[in-house]
Amino acid sequence: MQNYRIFIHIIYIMKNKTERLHAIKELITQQSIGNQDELLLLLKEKGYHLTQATLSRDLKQLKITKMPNDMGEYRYTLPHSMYSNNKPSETKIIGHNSLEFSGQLAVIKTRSGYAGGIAAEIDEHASDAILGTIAGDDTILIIPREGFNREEITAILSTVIENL
Amino acid sequence: MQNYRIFIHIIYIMKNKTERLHAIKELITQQSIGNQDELLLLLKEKGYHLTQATLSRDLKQLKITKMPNDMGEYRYTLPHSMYSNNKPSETKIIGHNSLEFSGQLAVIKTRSGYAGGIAAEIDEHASDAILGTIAGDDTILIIPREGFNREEITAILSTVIENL
DNA sequence: GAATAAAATGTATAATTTTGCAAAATTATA
DNA sequence: TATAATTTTGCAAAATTATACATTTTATTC
Repeated sequence: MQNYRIFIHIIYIMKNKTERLHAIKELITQQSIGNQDELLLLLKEKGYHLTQATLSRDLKQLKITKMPNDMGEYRYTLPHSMYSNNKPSETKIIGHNSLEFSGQLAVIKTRSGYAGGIAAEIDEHASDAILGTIAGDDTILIIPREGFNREEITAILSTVIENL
Repeated sequence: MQNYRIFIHIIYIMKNKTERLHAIKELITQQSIGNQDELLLLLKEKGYHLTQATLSRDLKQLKITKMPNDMGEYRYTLPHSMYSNNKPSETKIIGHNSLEFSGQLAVIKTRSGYAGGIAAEIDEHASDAILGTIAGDDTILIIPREGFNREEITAILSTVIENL
């Protein structure tokens, strides 16, 4: 009887829809999934219990679609795959400066007057990943090159800034 | 008998697959299409005779997918429609300056100190295609207007810069 | 806490899309 | 040309996905 109650509880925790949507996104990006039954199975393994109908509605809400890849197979993919690898942005502190992303762009906030100097350093030491920077007084706009994701950009900028 | 030969000729002209793929793309962008039968009908009106099976294969080749729009309806759309016309970005050299794209934005690197001047020229002579510019010391951020693709922006900027 | 409204889900089924296979059309080659 | 190789297509059926409707769950209001 006790076990039964615990079981119910676990189901309850897992059943949260938002969480499930997250799990779906994650599976879509990590695995190569060709149809909803396949995805359904993976979700079952992760403890989500739902039917194909619900999954169809979830995918609709997430705007996830079945797209042909270059090998002529249909695969589910997130919309605008260009930035799909990117986690939602969090502010990262590097020394006296903060770094945060928005869409394809990154912004660094510095102490007043420092933006120009730091931007120059970035231009000089990170030009393979950074297409260009524009500095105000305490703000630097960073335009990354295409093909670099947030993680990579963060790593490069951290190194540059820490070596000042 | 003569009529018969003409008829054959017309069919031949229309049946070209490449042309049909073009027509499909065009219809997809211009109209709001929710399923293949609908699209099939429009194609028939334009003189293309094919079955739904062939259409399915055409859409696969074009990587056109059925996507939910914001009103919760499924509509066929071109892949990443915003940038779909755009080739991957390469650096282009124009005089002493370089031009490269990242996502919706373009960046021009100039000789040190020239960014402001060149940006002013761009603002003055390319305002139909360029929404705005922001210049640092040697970097100009270009924000193109919507509806212009990279090729067009490149052409316009080249002209402006070469005429300095 | 009961009543009511709103949201989420399952079931069953309809709607839609994809595909194996064979035939037709097109292109390349001897 | 004729023939072989390749590509495209239609047909029919299988596979997949979306949805109407009923039910359950969750949130809200009194």
